[in-house]
This record gives sequence, C-alpha cells and structure tokens, in this order.
Amino acid sequence: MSVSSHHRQVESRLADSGVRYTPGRRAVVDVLGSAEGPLGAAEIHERLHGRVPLSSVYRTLAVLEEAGVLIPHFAQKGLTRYELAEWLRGHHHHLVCIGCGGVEDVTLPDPLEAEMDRIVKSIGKLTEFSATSHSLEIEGRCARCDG
Amino acid sequence: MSVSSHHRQVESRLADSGVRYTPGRRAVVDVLGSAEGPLGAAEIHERLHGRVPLSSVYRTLAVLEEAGVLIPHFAQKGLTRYELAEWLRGHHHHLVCIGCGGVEDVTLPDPLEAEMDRIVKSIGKLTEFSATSHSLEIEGRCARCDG
DNA sequence: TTCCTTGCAAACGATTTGCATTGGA
DNA sequence: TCCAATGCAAATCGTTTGCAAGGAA
Repeated sequence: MSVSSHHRQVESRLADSGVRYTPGRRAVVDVLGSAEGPLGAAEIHERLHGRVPLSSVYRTLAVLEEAGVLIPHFAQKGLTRYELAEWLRGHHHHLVCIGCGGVEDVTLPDPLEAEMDRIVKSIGKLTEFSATSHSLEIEGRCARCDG
Repeated sequence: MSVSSHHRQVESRLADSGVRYTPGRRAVVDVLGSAEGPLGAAEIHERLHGRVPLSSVYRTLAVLEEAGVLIPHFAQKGLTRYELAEWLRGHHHHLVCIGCGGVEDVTLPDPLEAEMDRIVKSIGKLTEFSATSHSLEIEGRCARCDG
C-alpha cells in the first residue's frame, strides 16, 4: 500500500473520469497518503510549503472528492478535512481529541471489526435506512493532551 | 422525558453557571427537544419563525454548549448542528444521509449498545487514547432519498 | 443600579468563484 | 489548436463580535 501504488490507482480512477492527474494533484495525494489522519485544506497547503496555492488545493480536493478518491471528514466547527477513500487506505475509525481537535486513524483488529459490522447490519434491519458505510468516532483525549 | 422536564433540568444546570434561562433560550431548547435529529442555527432560527434573531440563536447555542446542555455535531461542510446532550436525550447514534445531508438519531437496543461499549473499551486498551464518549455514524440513504 | 441579555451591523475565517493565463494532448 | 488546469483576487457563507439598548435581580 505504498504511495506510488496510490498514484497508479488514483491515476487510473481519474482517467475514467477524463480528468488529468497533474503534479499539483499528485502532491495533494502524496501529503494525504503519508498523513496520520485527515487533513484540512490549510494544513495540506502548509505541508506543501505553499507550492500549491490555497485555492488550487481547494479545487483539487473537490475534484478528488468528486472522483471518489477522497472522503471529507467533519470533526470541527467550520473545518473540512480529507483523507484517502477506503479503497485506497483501508477501512478504519477515528479518535477525535476533544483537547486539540486533532483526528487520528485506528484500524480495528478483525474480530472487533467483524463485531462492528454485525452491529451496523442489525441497525439496518431496525430502520428504514440503507447503510453504505460506517465510522465509529471515539471522543477523548490523545496522549499529548491527556496530561 | 418530556419537554417540560427538559426545561427543569436545563434551568437548574444553567443556574449552577449563574446564567439566566430566558424565553429565547427556552425556545431554542424547545425546538431541539422536539427535533428528530441535530439542527443548525439557521434551521432553529427558521423553526422559530425568525422570532429569535440569528445572532441570538448563535449566542444561545454557545451558552448552552458551554453549560453542557448541548452537544455540537459536524456532518456537513461548514455547518454545525446541535442536539441536547446525552444526559437529557439519552445515548444514541446517527444515521447520516448522503443524499440530503440530514441526520437522524437512532437508539440501539441494550444488547447492541453493550456490544458497542465492549468495542470502545477494547480500542481504549489498544491505543494511547482515553475515551470519554463515542458515536457510531452510519452513512447511507434515508427512506426519502432512497428512491 | 448593576449585570446579563439582546439586536443590529460590521467583521471574520473557511471555502468558492470569475476571469485571464498557462500547459498538455 | 482546444479545453482542462491554474493563480490571483473578489465574492460567499456560516459564524462571531462590538456596541448601544433593554430587562431582570
């Protein structure tokens, strides 16, 4: 699941949509591919040392979301963060720190994830709602903020 | 768990913070107490037929969040929704519709919720993260959008 | 009177968009 | 050449804040 493998997959996915995989777009995918959790436009722009202007970062995020390459994530007032979609990154959940507002990914061991699936399926049966995915958001304090 | 019971509980909680429970604030609690899911400032202002100006709605939401009466919820770009805290509404999860962006509450049957707790506890052991709460977000299409 | 609360308008911060320019196929 | 992609600046949208007026203790 290396970054170059991401590039190949993203490139072919974008080709399907008739969209170019330009250096700026690659750069954004690189940053997200090596992040520890979802990032916002400003954070991405920052990690790119301003080489990609903020408005282009936003446009890139929109294009990649549209193509199903990125998934938006909302955990803080007025800030949208993005991460690679699950078909690129694998399925995972989030630890949301109520101290610093940061978000970390967690991948559950198979037995736990299987249990989650069972719960989600049960809920589907209980409600008029056809589930396509799920995410467990755990709020608490990260190691750094939990002083 | 009637609305008037909410009012009593909220009133005493606010009194502890030395904050008044004014008609405008009651109105906001009323709207949220009878909503089917979290609502944003504009939606609340709307349901109050504009009787409480938008900026006052925002201030009320801030006061009530500060006092632990409301919990913010983020599920859509640039929009914060609020709902009564769990000590007022009970613990529940969310069905997020990818069609219309709406959010519905679901309360799990005890056995399922017990299972969720077990999962969250296991995750706590696996990571350097002290969990204070959790919420399962299920994405999919609501009955209305699932045509 | 003393603070808290409110209403309005101006200010903000994140995100989007118009427009002219650049760059690939 | 032709259309997608880019950069910059201006515009938008949700939200916050300053300030003067209103109200309860």
